[in-house]
Amino acid sequence: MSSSHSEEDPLPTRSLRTGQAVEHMVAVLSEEIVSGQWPPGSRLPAQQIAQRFSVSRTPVREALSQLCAMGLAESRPHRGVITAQVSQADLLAMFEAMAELEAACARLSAQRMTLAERHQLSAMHEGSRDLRASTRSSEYAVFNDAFHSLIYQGSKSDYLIELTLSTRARLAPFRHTQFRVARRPEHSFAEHSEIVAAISAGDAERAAQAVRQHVLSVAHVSSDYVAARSRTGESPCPE
Amino acid sequence: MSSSHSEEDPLPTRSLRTGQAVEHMVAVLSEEIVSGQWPPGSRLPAQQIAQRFSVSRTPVREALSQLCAMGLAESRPHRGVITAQVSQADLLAMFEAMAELEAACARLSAQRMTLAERHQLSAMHEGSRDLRASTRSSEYAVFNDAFHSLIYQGSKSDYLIELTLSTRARLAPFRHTQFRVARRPEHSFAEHSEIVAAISAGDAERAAQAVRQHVLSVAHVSSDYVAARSRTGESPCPE
DNA sequence: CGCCGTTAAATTGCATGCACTTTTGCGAAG
DNA sequence: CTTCGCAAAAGTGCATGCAATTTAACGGCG
Repeated sequence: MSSSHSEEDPLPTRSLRTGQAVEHMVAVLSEEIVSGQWPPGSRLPAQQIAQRFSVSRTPVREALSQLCAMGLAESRPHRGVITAQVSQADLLAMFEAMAELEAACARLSAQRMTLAERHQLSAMHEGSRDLRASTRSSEYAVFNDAFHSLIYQGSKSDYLIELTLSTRARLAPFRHTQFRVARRPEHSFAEHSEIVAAISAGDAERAAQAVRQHVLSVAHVSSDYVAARSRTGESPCPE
Repeated sequence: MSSSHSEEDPLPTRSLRTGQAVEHMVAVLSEEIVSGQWPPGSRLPAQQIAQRFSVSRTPVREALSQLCAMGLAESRPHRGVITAQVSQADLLAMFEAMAELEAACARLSAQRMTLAERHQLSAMHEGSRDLRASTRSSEYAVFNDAFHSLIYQGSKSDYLIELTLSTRARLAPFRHTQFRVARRPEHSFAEHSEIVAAISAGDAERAAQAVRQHVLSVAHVSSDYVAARSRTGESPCPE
């Protein structure tokens, strides 16, 4: 669901391929909201959206509802749905929460990971040495996701994992640029080393602290990037 | 739907007070699921539910969707919606996550609360001395919610607060019995004292640790209670 | 007796049409 | 000029009807 969300439909999609209309609208609209094409606080007229996607109001209603659940929009009582602006402060707050969630996972992982899991984590980290200087930042991003996921799983706490994954998903639009920042993979690798060491040693508090710092450093990189992007007022291809 | 379906609707309560059908169904169904009247894993037939509440499938669909979002049901691809069983292990995992969330709030609160907020927290705690031995457990429950909420707010991290509140809401059905356990308020008060002391002192790690322990002790009380209740197999009146 | 294709049933997603509620624009009364 | 009230407009919730997809049941074939 990442990069190429190619829509080969020049006109309003006649996607009668039942079962994807809502999903499609959510994908398109969320991308547009995140990228700033809908000014924050602007209305999302259900009628027009229905026409644009050539669907009826029922699926639009569902899509808008999901956007609200995702925090990208909000619905006033009887005044329609408007786009919710994600200020830099909001973004930082979300990363902050993410840092705490991942720290909690790391804390529990340090206590609960099996020996095999610790070895796997360590091996995966070592295996990423090569990618540090890779020109293809997406490669490191893929590894990075897997690495963090391993820590989530190690916590053995399903609900915590669920919360962490959903928060990560919610932050995804703002994160996918972080590795384009110069030398970010190197820094990331160094921080991962400390995390692996702490978890391997079973030092819960140290692991938590290391992860917290790591995520917060990502936060600063990303939020600065987003802030800069919004300052330049980019609005590339409307569709 | 077969032919023998009365299309007259004078009998069902004229609850056409638009705007509460979904909410009502969610409330009733969630209560029934939590109380075990729907055996875990049993199907929730949309059709029958629609008839039972005298509504069409559209709002039922919405209600079931919300139940899934609440974790009380799950939807298999094309095999209908079934009630999700919340095992004692699941419950413990949720409390565990709650403990980490609240600990994170406490950590941040210890660092960020204003002096006024610390005093308010302390005052509220002191004010609860009397309620310790109150025979009306609901009174202590109300105070307890307010006390914990104050700590959430002190974190100044909106998204973290949001996560914490929604998790608390999700646990509510299992928590509302905790203060019926003998001498629970006394223990709670003692634990609160440590929390207040740590936050007042600005000792983040100590505050986090104190809250973590406090929530986990609630977890054990509640999950034991639920486990005991499910063993006795209560399933009073089907309707 | 087991395997496979066919058909019936259930589920889902969506379109469309109302009925009701709340906002809001606008003109009249104070 | 402000305030009140009224009526049009917008928003919302729900009913009902299809069409498409999938699962599950059933009977023939190997």
